Amino acid sequence: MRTVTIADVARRAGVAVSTVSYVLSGKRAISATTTQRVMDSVRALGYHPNAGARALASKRSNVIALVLPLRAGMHLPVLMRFATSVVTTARQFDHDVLLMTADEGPDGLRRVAASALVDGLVLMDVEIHDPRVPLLREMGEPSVLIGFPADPSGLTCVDLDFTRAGAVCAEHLAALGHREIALLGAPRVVYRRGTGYAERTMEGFLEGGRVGGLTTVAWPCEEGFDEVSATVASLLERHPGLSGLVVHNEAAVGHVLGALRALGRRVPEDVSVVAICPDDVAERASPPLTSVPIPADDVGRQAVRLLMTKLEGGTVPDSTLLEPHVTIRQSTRPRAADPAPG
Amino acid sequence: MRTVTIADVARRAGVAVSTVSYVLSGKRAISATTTQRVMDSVRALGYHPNAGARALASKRSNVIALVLPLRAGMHLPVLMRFATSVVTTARQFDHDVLLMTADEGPDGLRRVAASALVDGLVLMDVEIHDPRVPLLREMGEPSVLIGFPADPSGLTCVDLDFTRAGAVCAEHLAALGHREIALLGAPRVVYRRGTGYAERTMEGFLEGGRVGGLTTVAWPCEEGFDEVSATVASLLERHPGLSGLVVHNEAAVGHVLGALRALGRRVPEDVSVVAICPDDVAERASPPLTSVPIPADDVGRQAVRLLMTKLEGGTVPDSTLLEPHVTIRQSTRPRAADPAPG
DNA sequence: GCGGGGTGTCGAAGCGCTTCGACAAGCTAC
DNA sequence: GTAGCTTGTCGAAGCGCTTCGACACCCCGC
Repeated sequence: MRTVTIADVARRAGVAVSTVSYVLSGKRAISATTTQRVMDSVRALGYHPNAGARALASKRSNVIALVLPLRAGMHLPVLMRFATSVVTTARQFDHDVLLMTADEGPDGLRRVAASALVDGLVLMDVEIHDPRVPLLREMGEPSVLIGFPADPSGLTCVDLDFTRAGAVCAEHLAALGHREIALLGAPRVVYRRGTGYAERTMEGFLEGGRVGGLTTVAWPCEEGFDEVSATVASLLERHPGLSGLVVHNEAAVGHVLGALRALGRRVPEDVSVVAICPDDVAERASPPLTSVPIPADDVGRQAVRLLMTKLEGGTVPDSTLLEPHVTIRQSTRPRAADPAPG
Repeated sequence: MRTVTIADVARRAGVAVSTVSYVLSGKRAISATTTQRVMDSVRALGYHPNAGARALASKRSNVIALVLPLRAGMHLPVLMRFATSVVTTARQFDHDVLLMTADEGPDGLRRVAASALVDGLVLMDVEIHDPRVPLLREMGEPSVLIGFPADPSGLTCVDLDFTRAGAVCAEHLAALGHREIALLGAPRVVYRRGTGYAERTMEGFLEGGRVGGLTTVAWPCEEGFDEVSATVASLLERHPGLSGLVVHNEAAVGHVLGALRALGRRVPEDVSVVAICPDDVAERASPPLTSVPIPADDVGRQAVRLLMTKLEGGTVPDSTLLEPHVTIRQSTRPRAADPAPG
């Protein structure tokens, strides 16, 4: 069973090869009757253009690369959601997605670009000082970054507006009447690495609290159960009036709840908890957590759309920030009235 | 900056284009000095073969497809681990990975195969009655399945040996002196769907318990906190002597622990718990769980190796089962002595 | 009735690579 | 010395597609 080529389609339809090509691409006007005959032929033969030949002749592979970092501490489910949303959106633009991991290093990017395997790149989880960024500028390959490097100028970056996310959490707690709130963030190493989103969340949280006239404090938070317990315990000890907690650390969320329970603080009766985390984590916690989810689908979709615009020669904004939203579940409630004095 | 072609490399090295090709592919003997000159030229020019041209001429794209299901209830982190292990292994064989999701349906498989976009397929999370399976047989495209359909004959399938996994859990508990144990499995719908691994785990568990002379019981388990609580409560009520629990349901694991706690049963003092789940889930639970992890890396690696063997014309076994292993953490311990009578 | 401006279609020239057959040169064995 | 191998290299023919320029043909206006 030889594979069907465009010549077979043309022969069967009684037209030239180029005519078939034009029918399929729409790049020249073709009469309705010819179009009809060609399309019938295509369907009858089950024709699919050979990707290699097409790429060779047109200089477009109709494939984009999705570059995953896979550094330690990445949250896999979110990554996966990004990935599927990127694939789905790319297919809507008639593109496929090549999956790359960072362990091939920058050479991998060079390779796929130089070999014309892909038309453009979507890079996930970009850091403040990301080694891929200078390479990207140098290669001049169309690309979109998910996350923000230190200097995004001349690049195209998409992400959740983490500054707003931090602020929105503080605002939610403020609106419920809480006066003293804390942020439990990522492990110290994440801040040291300069991951951007962690810092931005913290800034937004502190600023949001300040604007609302609240007392705020922000601590990093390691991920083991014992560390989390110790952190939570000393936090409550130093801030006895604390009644609102924002947790921006998926791995620690469960332990935080466990620690609070162990310390005799009920959620949400004694302490309201807001998490910045994927929905599945928030939903599986007990009680289910009020949270600001990371809109992985939107981010992925946006990233691909921007890339497609660039591939078609359009211009796009350097930076696209998505607005965060609070999903209210069962871990937050208005602050309990102060116990009557005396 | 025009892209570098094989002709440029040949000119600079003072040889014919075909010679460069043979140096790069190793398909004909080339003298050491010529090889040297060519490789110098390749490096000096930063040459990367054009993927499309290569695919067109050689009829091999050096790309494999990774087909994700994305059905509801899939555990994303494990999927992601499979995916990265597939990518890493594929690169070792000089192949790239095209990421496909099932929402394009079977046509997607047809498309990538017919367009020669990929040389072969790795399909994840195959079900007992998977619609992709007949299509696969029909297309005759080289492929490897992760998971087992009802009739794996003529296909190549890889997976964890779930029957053994269930048995191994029972054996571990038996070795610790437990006499009455239960399996909390997947939600009812998963069994109804005929997912294979769920049934096989259950069978292995029951058989393993039987061989060890234990009293065993296996229940499905829904995933919400309230359902889990109710299930655990009625399980303990009906089986007061129960001291060992196997949980094969990642989403429910946390809730099971919460429910036991709420019922005043300590883990592991009163009840030993073994989970069949990814390591990250087991590690994040409190206490960290003794578990049988799903060796996603191994499975992914095996799948790609098998596919590569097939692509090179080799023959491979229809079925490859990976041996499960118990990772001991803090949720299991020898059964407490029966309280002294009277 | 004829020039001019669409329309619709065709043929052919590549795109950059692999691979086949040919062949020159250097061996070996007698 | 020569027949018969190897070994190393080359030229050319595609692979299946896109795209450019050419060219009929038809309809319009004058």
